[in-house]
Amino acid sequence: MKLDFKVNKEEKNTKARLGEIIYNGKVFETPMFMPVGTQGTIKTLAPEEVKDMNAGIILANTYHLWLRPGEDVVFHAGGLHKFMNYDGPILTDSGGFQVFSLANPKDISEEGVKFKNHLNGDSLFLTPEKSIEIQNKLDSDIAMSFDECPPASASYDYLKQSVLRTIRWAKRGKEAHKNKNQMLFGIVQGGAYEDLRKLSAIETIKLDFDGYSIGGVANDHESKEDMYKAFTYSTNYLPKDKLRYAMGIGEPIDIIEGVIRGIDLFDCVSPTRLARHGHALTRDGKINIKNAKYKEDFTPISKTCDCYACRYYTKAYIKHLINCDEVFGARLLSIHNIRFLIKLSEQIREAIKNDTLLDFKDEFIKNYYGENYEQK
RNA sequence: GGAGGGAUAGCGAAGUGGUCAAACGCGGCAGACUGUAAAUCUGUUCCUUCGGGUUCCAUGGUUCAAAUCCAUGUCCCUCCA
Repeated sequence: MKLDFKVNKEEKNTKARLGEIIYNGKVFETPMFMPVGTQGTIKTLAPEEVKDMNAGIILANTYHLWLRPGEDVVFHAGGLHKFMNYDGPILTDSGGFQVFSLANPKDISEEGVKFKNHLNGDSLFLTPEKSIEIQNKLDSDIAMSFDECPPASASYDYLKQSVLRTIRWAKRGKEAHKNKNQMLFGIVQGGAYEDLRKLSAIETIKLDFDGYSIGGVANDHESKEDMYKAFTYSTNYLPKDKLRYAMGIGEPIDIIEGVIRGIDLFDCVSPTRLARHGHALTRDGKINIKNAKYKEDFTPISKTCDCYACRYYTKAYIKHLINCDEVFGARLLSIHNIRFLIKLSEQIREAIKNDTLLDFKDEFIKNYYGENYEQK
């Protein structure tokens, strides 16, 4: 195993943990936000730029790399690190999320999931074994079990069957897992139901994974209340000495609430997608750089931000780039937004050290959402 | 001098008697986005006190009814001399 993890401190007033991941002699502190690079690249950014933002783990996706360029190409390249020139830790998602975004319930069977190739309509079949086999070849540092990620609107009965099947899939994937350098995480599902989350957690833990993910959150229009329940009901049963990862979570407040409930890792496409769509995250809330009011705003996105975009460029300039569909605009906003979430992680860790996480949360909410935010 | 074609909302461009305040695209204004089918998608874009009012180069006409038909004028384009 190339990657090691230990918890160094628990916050006094919450379940938040301060931990560290040791990887190739380097230490990466948790809680941590992990930028997403689905197709082996964090859209518009070079790996060096990502590292400059103090990023730790980054993500890539099994499904996408399976289709293009194919896991064998990556394997022959010497693994994903060499292929994409990123020497920090890499986590691969299993394709489980694509069960949610690309497949219908009727495409899901005990054996695996039938997908329609989103590029050309081909029929594809992904199984727990296949997902793990691909991830073994990609040679990421953390692989995910292949799970079903059901919609938030799924019924209790459906969720229960789905949880049980995801556990059976986890077992099959564990047995298929051959890469000794690679961690394998199990995934806890069960919607916002405490008994299902508990069942899912306990049965998945029995399989003894290297870490545990919380899946099925932030799907559809799930309420924040349900999301936070899912966090609590999952972490309540997870072992304290293993990494805990909330899959797909990236709204600043959701990261904070997740950390409070004992989660260590978060990932989300939102900083880069929002960037490409012209939005910037700031301490005072999300701004739309395309808005007319920024036309002659010659100040940086944030005066307190230390990112490359804020050091050298103004809102007016970035607005101009976005308005002209120039990729440099998307790059600058991506750099800013990722740095914002990484810096948020740094601030969260500082607050855990000082046992002031709840104060930090209140202060953050006041700045980001204003005084009228309804706390969950 | 002669022959033809054209003028439609910020721009481009459909529409050639009623269902037209007028398709569509661009531009503008705003919104959405949480393990990336997303550099995408949605709404809106004459004025309005939301009852209505005023439009399709201008003026006059035909008609119950005109962006659409007729006359004249203005401007633009192409070709011939």
